[in-house]
Amino acid sequence: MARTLDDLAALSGVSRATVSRVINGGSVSPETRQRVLDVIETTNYRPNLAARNLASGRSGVVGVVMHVAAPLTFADAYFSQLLTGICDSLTEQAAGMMLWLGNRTKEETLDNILGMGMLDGVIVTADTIDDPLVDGLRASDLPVVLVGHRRADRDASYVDVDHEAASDAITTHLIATGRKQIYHITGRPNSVSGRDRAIGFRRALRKAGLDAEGHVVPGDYTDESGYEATKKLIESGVVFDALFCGNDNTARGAYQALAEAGLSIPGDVAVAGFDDLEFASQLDPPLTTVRQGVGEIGHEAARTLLSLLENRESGPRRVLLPTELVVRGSSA
Amino acid sequence: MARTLDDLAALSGVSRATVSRVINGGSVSPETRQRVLDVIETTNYRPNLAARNLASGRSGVVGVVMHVAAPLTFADAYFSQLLTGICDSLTEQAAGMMLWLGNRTKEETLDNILGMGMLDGVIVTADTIDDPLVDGLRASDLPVVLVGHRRADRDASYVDVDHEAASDAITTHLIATGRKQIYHITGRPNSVSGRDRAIGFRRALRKAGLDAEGHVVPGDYTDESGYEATKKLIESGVVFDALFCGNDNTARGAYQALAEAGLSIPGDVAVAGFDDLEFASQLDPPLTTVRQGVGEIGHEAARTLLSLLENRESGPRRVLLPTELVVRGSSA
DNA sequence: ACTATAGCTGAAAGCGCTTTCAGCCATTTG
DNA sequence: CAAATGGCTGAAAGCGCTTTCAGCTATAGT
Repeated sequence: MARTLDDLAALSGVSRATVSRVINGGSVSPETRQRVLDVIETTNYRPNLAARNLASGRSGVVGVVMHVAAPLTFADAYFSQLLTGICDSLTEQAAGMMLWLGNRTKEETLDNILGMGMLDGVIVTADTIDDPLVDGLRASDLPVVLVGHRRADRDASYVDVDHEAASDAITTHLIATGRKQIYHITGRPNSVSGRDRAIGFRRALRKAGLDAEGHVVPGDYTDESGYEATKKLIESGVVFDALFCGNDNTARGAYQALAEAGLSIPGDVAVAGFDDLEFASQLDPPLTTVRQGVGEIGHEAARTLLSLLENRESGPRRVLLPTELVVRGSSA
Repeated sequence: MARTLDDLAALSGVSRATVSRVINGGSVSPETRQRVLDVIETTNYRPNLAARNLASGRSGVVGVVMHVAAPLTFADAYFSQLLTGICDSLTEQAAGMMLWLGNRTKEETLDNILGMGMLDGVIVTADTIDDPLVDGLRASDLPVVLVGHRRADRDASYVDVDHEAASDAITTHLIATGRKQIYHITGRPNSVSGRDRAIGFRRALRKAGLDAEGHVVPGDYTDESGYEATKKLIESGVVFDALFCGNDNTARGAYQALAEAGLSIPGDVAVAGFDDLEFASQLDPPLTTVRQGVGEIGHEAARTLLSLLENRESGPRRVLLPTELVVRGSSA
C-alpha cells in the first residue's frame, strides 16, 4: 500500500510533482493522469493532511464555535438544528470541521482556536453584544462568518435574519387580532438577537399607538425563563391578553405557566414565539411564531464561509435570510 | 511578532532545537529555559500544528463520531449529554476534537475520517451490531474507543455499562413491587444496547418464573416509538401493569399514550426507563430508571482514548461504568 | 527552415517543526 | 591526574506535500 506521493510517483513512473498535479487539478496529459489515477485507486492512497497543510497553508478544516451561554445547552433545539445545517453543508463540500462548544471561557476558547493554527476559517454563533470571542477572532486574520450579529461592523461577514422587522411583524399580527395588552418576554440579556427583537416589538406597539412602557420583561431564551416570567406577570396582577416571547422555548415555558394559572390559549392570552423550531407546531395549541429556517441558516453560514475561502479578496459576505410569519392556533 | 521557531531561536540566542525542547519539555538549563519562555511570552508565539504534526506524527486532535441512526437526532438528550462530557474532558486535556455527525452513510464517514489522516485517535458512538464504520475504524491502525459495544471482540477498547445486568435489576424491581404483566419496549433494532437490555429483561422474568413470550415489543429509542408501541399495546387489548421502556425517551412517549388512554402511572401501569437523562426526574410522575451517567461515560471515553494514546502498547482499555437503579414515582 | 508558443514534466526549494546525533563543558571517579 | 560520566546544546536530517522554475517536446507561425 502506497503511503506517500513518492511511492505513487515510483509506481506510476512519473515525478512527485506530477502526482501532486493530478490530485490537485494541475495540467497533466490525459494518459499520464489516467495512469496516476489508476495507481491511486489501486493503492487506496490518502494524502497526508498535515503535510498538505504545511506546504500549502490550507487545511480544509474549518472551526465551528457554539459558545452557548450558561442557561442554554447545545441540546437546545436551536443549536442542534443549526449545527446539523452547518455540518451538512460542510460535509457536502468535503470540508472538515472542528467544533468548540462553550464549555470554557471565551478567552480560553479563543486561545484554543487560534492556537490550533490550522483552521482555514471559522463560523461563530456567539450571539452576544461586544463579545470578546467574536472580537478576538475578527482581529485575527482568520476568515470568520458570524451567525447572527447583523449589526456587526462593515467588514464582518454574517448570516442572519432581520429580527427587528420580524418581531415588528408578529407583534403587529397580535395587534391585528385585537389584542391590546401585549407583553414581551425578552431573549438572553446582551444577545444581539434579543435586543433586536425587543426593538421590533416596541416599534410595532408605537406604530399602533400603544404604550410599550413596562411591557418588556426579561427572559433568557430558556423554557424556564418563559415559565418564570409569565408566572410573575400573572402574580403581579397585570392584565394582559397577548405574550410575544423571545423564542419558541420561552413560549413553551409560558404555555406551562398559563396552563397552571388556568388561563386558556388563545382564549385568554394569545402567545407568539420566534424561531419555529421543530416542536413549535407540536404544542397545544400550535404556536404562532416567526420561521427563520434555522437549518438553512446553518447551511448558508457554511456556504458563505466556503465561498469566502475561495476568494478572500472579494470583501465581506452579508447574507440576510427571509423570515416568515407562521400563524397557528395560539393566536387564532 | 515571532512566527516560527527560528524567530524565537534568533530572539533568544539559542538554536531552534533548544526552543523546541523548551516547548516540549526536553532537558534545558533553567536560565536558558526562562529566557526562551520570556521570549515566547512576549511574542505571543503559537506553534504551527501542521508542522508539528508532520514532524512528530501526532496532531493533538481526536475524532468523535456520533453516527446517530435515522429516527434519532443528536439533539437527543443522550447524545448531547454524551458529547458534552467528551468535549469537557478533551478540552481539559488541551486536545482538539473533530466531530462527525451521522449525516452521511457509514462508508462515507469512514472514508472521510481515514482521509483526514491527521487524527490521533477516535471515539465512536455508533451503537449498532456489526457496524461497518466501527469495523472499518478498527481495521485501520487508529486507536479507537467505542462507547457501548461492550461485546466487541477481545482487543477493542470501550467504555460501557452492563446493560443486561441493569435491565435485569430494574425489571426485578418492577416484579418486586408486585407487577405481574410486564412488557418491554425495546431500543433501536440492531443496537447493541437494545439487544442487551432485552436480554436482561427476559432473564429477570425467567428468574421470577414469569413468561417473557410476547412481552417484548419493538421500539427505537425515540419518544414516538414509545408512544406508538404503548398505544398499540393498549388497543390490542393486552392487559399489562408495567412497562420497561428501552430508554427514557421511549418512556416519555409511553407516558403520553397512557395518559391519552386514561391510564394512571403508577396506579394502573408502572413505567420504567433507562439512562436517567435530565428530563427523567421532571416527568410527572418522576420516572423510575437506570442511571448510567451519560456525561460520565463521555468523560471516561475521552480519558480512555487519551490514556491509550499515551501508551499505545499497553493493550485495550475496557471500562465498565456502574449503573444505579433510580426508583421514583412511576413505579412507587 | 527558424523562432515563438503552448503543453507537460521533473528538479528542487521549502512549509515549521521534532528528533537523532555528536560535541562541548564541567564534574566525578579510580 | 587521566578517564569517565552526565547535562546541555546545536547541526542537520527529515516528516509528506505544494509550487516555482526551468527544460523539454511538439506544434504553430513567419
